[in-house]
Amino acid sequence: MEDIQTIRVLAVDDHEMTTLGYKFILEDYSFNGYRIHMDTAKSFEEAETKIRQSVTGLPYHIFLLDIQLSSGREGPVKSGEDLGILAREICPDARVVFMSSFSDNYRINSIMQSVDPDGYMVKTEIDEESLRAMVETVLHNPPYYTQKALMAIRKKMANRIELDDNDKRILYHLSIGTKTKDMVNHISLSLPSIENRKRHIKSLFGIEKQNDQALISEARNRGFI
Amino acid sequence: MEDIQTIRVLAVDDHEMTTLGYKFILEDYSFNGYRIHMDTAKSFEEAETKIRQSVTGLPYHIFLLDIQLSSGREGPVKSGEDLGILAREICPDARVVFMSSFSDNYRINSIMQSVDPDGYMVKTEIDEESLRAMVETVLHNPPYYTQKALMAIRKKMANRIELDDNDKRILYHLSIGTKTKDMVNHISLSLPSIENRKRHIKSLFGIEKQNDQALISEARNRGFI
DNA sequence: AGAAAAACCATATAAACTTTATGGTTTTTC
DNA sequence: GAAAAACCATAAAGTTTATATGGTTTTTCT
Repeated sequence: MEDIQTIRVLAVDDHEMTTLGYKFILEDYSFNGYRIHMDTAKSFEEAETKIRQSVTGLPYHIFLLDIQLSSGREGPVKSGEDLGILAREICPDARVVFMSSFSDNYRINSIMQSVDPDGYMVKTEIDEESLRAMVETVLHNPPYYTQKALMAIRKKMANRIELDDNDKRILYHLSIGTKTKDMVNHISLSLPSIENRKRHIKSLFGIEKQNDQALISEARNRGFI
Repeated sequence: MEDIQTIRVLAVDDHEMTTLGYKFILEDYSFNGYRIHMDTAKSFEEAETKIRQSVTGLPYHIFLLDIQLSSGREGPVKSGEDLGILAREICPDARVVFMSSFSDNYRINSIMQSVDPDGYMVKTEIDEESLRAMVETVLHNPPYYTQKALMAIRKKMANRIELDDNDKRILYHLSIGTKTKDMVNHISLSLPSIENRKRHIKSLFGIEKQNDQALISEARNRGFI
């Protein structure tokens, strides 16, 4: 980010108060060598429009994206994650930062893979100081993760067990209460295979001969769900 | 870490100046509610002795470990990584922090899996302020990673390709210049298998029909080495 | 430039692992 | 305590991975 005078930020959150908070804090602060101009959007569609317009107009340097966006219209529900993917496509040079209420492993892992954001802030950890530190870091030396995000990331990194997509799907369905016998409708494996894999994962987790409750809690412990 | 008055730290580095630096900075600073007492060790053996003695005496709360330790005697070369594993075994409640010259992905990934340290500092990024911040964070809200460590971690997290241990070993040996035909001495696979795996990894990386140089650089890009 | 080494490729066979079908036992659930 | 679901075991089929072998291409060194 060369010697730009004004850093243009687009903050997207369906709670207007939130983006307003960001705006007041960041526009008022005098950063070293630049100042912030903040735009806001309240929905996926509004944000998409502004992002697309920015290509021919003034470009954004930073996107602050909430993950939960109320779906403005019918059709497939679009999340902040999709918005992040879109932003990466359209403005590959801009920084993408997630501002999320979630600090669960599954969400963070998924976003780290699909978007690889330059920052991830858990909302309960956001204050004036961390907001400013995030902007500085993200511009000059990304990434910036708040502590709770770091804890999820650490859990994932410390994990030496590798599960393939089918294993992860099984764990996910277990966690949302899908019955094993019904998983054949969601996963292209036979029932004995699924049973086998569950047994295998349990042994990887060191909880042989225990029930599914133990499997779920261990998977959660290890950051898979 | 309840209401302890003195936090006992053991710093291990074969450069005495380094541990002395830590000692002066941390013992002089007045933390909120505690002060630091620093012990130092210059070799694996000396550190091991002090760790084992601490069990029956005054326990350590934090270990600051260099990864490169000159091997004091013959026998298998022990690294700071081994020391970390040992510390975890003997003092499971203590914090383990690596102070490393390395910021390469392979080293960091390996340590994140084998020790899962509460902190990782790249030496070029250590100064008085970061040292103090590390102590505070590691005691109250681990983990603490410096920016370069974070960058390696981010790369790894963003990666969706999963390689098994043999694949990683092949990449590692490639990176240190081991000839493919000699890898059979380090990896329990036949030569054709190794060739096959290399081809397979290249296709995963999207660099089919290219040479080993391309493979190494792509593996480095993706955070495997 | 040319010989030697290493890398690379292709094929066939062997070995290891996964999936599946089937039929049974144990545990949960209501 | 009956029904449902989970769990287990075995054998056969299918798939993947490893290996042996022998060849071609590329790199390296002089």
